[in-house]
Amino acid sequence: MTLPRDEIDRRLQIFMDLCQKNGFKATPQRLEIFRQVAQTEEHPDADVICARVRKRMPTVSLDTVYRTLAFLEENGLIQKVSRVHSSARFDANTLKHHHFICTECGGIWDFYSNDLDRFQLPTEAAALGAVTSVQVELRGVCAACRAARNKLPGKKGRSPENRGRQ
Amino acid sequence: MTLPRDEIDRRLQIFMDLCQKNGFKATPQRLEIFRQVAQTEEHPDADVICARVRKRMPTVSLDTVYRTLAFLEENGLIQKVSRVHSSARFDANTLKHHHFICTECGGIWDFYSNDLDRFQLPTEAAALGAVTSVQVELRGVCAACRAARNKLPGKKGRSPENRGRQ
DNA sequence: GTGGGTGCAAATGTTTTGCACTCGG
DNA sequence: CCGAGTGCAAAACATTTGCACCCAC
Repeated sequence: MTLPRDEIDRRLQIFMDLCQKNGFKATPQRLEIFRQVAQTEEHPDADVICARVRKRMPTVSLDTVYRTLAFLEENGLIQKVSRVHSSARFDANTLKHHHFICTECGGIWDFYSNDLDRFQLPTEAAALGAVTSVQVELRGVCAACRAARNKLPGKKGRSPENRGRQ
Repeated sequence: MTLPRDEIDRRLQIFMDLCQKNGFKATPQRLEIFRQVAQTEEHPDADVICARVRKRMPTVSLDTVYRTLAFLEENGLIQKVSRVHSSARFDANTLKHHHFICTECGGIWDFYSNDLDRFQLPTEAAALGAVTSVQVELRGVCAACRAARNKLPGKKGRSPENRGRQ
């Protein structure tokens, strides 16, 4: 369940470097929260992380965990799994298809690929369990947002929250 | 923005068939809610769907929308995009990797595939925007849950909420 | 009349925010 | 001091639930 020591150390080193280079404080809370995420392959949620951190630092508050996770994500040390938007988005396309998700405006587009649908999964993946669906998620900046960026440097595209409303 | 008429009709027909075959009621609310999801490629959220439905049926409540979406999802007519769990899960693995998600226990496993990482995206997808990440999500039932299913038929695996806790 | 479906309001669970405090430079 | 980071409590959301009502069979 726990990763090899040297991999954990490698990750912690990246964290320390990040803080040093950017003048962020490597506080005990941040360090412990990152350690908890970095040392497991379980993909825990904020609540679980908080519980584990509290074993060593009982006074840490859940919102510090949230703030630290956001901080770590902004700086590319961790990623949220399978969660792009605050609210669930629905799709009535029952054909086999995949998604392009714009990280700027939150828009979602379908695309198709016979090659992907035919793709032979690595044995490693197939061994994990009985796969019922294979879905590719591309993240990036959509054409419209890229155009908007170039026109109005500094300005951002429509927010995810507004995309597709009304 | 709106799909071709015959595709919408095809989807609505599937909805009607489902209701007829299973004795579900194709109430005006359900029909209108499904129509709103079925006629767009925008992947709206519950709130947006509710707003659109209310243009024609102002008395429909948000929770009916939620219940109907859950009903449609259970019956395979629609899918949630990019949202597996109630809470966000975090991942400190910064190597290029993909996820296997167990729909039974909520567990998430990483796997790697050089072939996938090298995969040439279809031009259709590449045209949507500047892709910064390609991530494959497999859904299925993990080995442990499958074993548990066989041992205790009727019983389910650990719930997503408990997986990875403590 | 019975039960599935609905609407309302209240509850729940997750995440965010406002504000006062603290601690190291 | 000063400001980044923290803890607490309250707020803000998204989603779910309890309950009464209603309508079609």
